[in-house]
Amino acid sequence: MTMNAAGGRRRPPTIHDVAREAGVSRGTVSRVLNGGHYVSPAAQEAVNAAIRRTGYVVNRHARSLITGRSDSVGFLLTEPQERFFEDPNFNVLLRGCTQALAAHDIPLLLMLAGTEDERRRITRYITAGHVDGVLLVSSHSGDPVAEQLRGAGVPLVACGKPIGLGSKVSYVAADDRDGARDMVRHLLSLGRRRVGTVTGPLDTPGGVERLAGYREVLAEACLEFDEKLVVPGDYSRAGGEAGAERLLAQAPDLDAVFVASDLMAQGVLAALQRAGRRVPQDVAVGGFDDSPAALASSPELTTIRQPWDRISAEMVRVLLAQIGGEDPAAVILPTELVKRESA
Amino acid sequence: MTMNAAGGRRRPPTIHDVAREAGVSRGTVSRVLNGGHYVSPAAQEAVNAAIRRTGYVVNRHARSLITGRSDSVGFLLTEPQERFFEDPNFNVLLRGCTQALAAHDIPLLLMLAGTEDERRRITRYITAGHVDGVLLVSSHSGDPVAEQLRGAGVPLVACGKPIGLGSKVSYVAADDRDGARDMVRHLLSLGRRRVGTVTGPLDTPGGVERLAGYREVLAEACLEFDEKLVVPGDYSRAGGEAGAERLLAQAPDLDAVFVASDLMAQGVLAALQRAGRRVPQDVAVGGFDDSPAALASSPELTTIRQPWDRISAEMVRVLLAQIGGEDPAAVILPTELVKRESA
DNA sequence: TTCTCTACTGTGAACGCTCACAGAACCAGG
DNA sequence: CCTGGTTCTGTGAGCGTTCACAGTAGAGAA
Repeated sequence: MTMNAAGGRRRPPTIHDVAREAGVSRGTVSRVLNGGHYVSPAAQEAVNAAIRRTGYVVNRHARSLITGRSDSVGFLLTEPQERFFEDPNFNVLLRGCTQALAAHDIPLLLMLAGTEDERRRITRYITAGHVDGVLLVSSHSGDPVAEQLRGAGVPLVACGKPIGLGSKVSYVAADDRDGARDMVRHLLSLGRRRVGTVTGPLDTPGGVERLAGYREVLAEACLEFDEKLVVPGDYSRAGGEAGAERLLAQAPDLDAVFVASDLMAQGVLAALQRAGRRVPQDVAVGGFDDSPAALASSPELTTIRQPWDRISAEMVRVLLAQIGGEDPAAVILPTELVKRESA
Repeated sequence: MTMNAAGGRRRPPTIHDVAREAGVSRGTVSRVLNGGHYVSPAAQEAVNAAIRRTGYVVNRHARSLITGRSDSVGFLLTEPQERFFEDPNFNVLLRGCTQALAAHDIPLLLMLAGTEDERRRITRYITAGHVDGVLLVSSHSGDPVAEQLRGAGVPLVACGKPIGLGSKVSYVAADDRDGARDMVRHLLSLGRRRVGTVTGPLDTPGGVERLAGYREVLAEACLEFDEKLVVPGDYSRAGGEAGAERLLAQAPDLDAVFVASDLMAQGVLAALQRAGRRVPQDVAVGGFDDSPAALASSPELTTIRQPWDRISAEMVRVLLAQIGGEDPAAVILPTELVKRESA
């Protein structure tokens, strides 16, 4: 059986071959292929057997030509690239999406649109209908690609809330604000009262939300809000280091720092140690992301885990629903406090 | 101009529309689209103008249906997954391939085949002609997928030399053996004479070659070969730590270690420091890969840089050549010694 | 019986493109 | 004048599917 399939590069069997083999018509085979409604059990069985015998696989190009769908989705990166590929979260996301889609037998097209030129080319490719929908990964706001795709009616799901964009775009995000609240509450529960923060970039939703959570908990605890305890960061290790130095200079009495990313937290740890502060005895440090960096640093970082596996699964689910005609939706997933040594 | 393209989700223009707009026939438009041979300059110009005006983009499904080619290639991972996505080299590779293909306007399909089940499904998908060729990333030997694809006549390029597979498969690899030689020679040039090694997994080509290079240089230097100086590793940090402990136990007089990966080298550094050995004063350590880990560890790792950017570019070049009908080819690229603090 | 309804099946026509072929126009050589 | 070549152009066919429609058969109701 399946001799020709295993053998050389013969012309692959078509639906005609299957129909002949099964003693039915093309139409019946096609119906079996598409859910098997209005097909007698006998025909069903005959067709399945014929498919197995011939090693038939449907020609997606022919199918796409008539249905107008491509049965594939794009995974679009609209950043200067380096950034994401170095981000472990990104990898989890990519892997998760690929797997979730594979479960539906849908291939994922990886698209990089770092430069303006590439963005144009890819927008064209997508709007021409070569993918049924797009998973968009772009941290920064005001992404022109998202707007264009949205305008062209392409089903779209963003990772993280796109700020500055109309509300009509689907997204899946972790509950950054709540995660930040959890962490700051945890720091307060340790008896700390001078809690500083190194924020994320404030043109990203994550940066904004995490800062908001920090402020809320301080207000909740009736602690006076001190501008000196807030310094901006950029999610990089070096940014964390610089931020910590500024904090130490502005507020030498601080006894805890909430850092908006683990990578920055690594920098903060380095700066604190250089300044002779012990962690967590003198200063408690809380990170965000639960990236490998959290385990690699010493002391190991207390941090907030984002549910990346669930995020990817939800992105795919929402996208497929949207392709199926449903309305855009926003999904917010809970985070989790991971206690380790640093706080 | 391009009002309909920018506007709603209208039915996209076809080659007919372009032909009508340009006042020529479908055939002429098609010829322009495919290289413009046997087309008068006047017609050429008219068609190009019409394409611009209508915002026409060729329907690849229709084209693929008749040409039998898909104008896309697969990037296939046949590992238990985690491994690669955590490997920074892998990211560089994926990015490089995507970009090199994008230059040819060829989309990349990312395929994960971790389980036996997925492997079957994906093999089927590929052999059915849904991609024109495959970039294969799989470190371990005897990959059944590679053999099957090769047997089905699918153009294939592996990353790293596939061991145990017939010679008829193309691959692109860094010169592991030569890199190992460079590193060990460097260690000897520092005056070290008891050079140990933590190898990679010996069912991977990299592991085998790097060990071979190590042995060659020792022989070359007329140093007696000591089994106690060789311990197996698995490319993981924990493996490096365990390896270093075994080395210290078996050969406490060692003064240098060649570690087959940077990640393992991190573990080696930790174990050495725990044992009270100073690096590089007491023991010099050389890594392999020049991954971010090399810079993140302290002291910074002296290591061997693999030319990942060139590897990806070559993989794509060889694959496209093979799709174009050329014979399989093997490409070996030189590595580079990067001197830092650890040796 | 006859009529209707349901479950199932087969058949032409698309889908948008490329390919092979036939023909037109032009030039050159006999 | 015809013949033979180039260079260019239009046309029908067909790639492998799905979809709409037109059947057919059998069951149940009138």
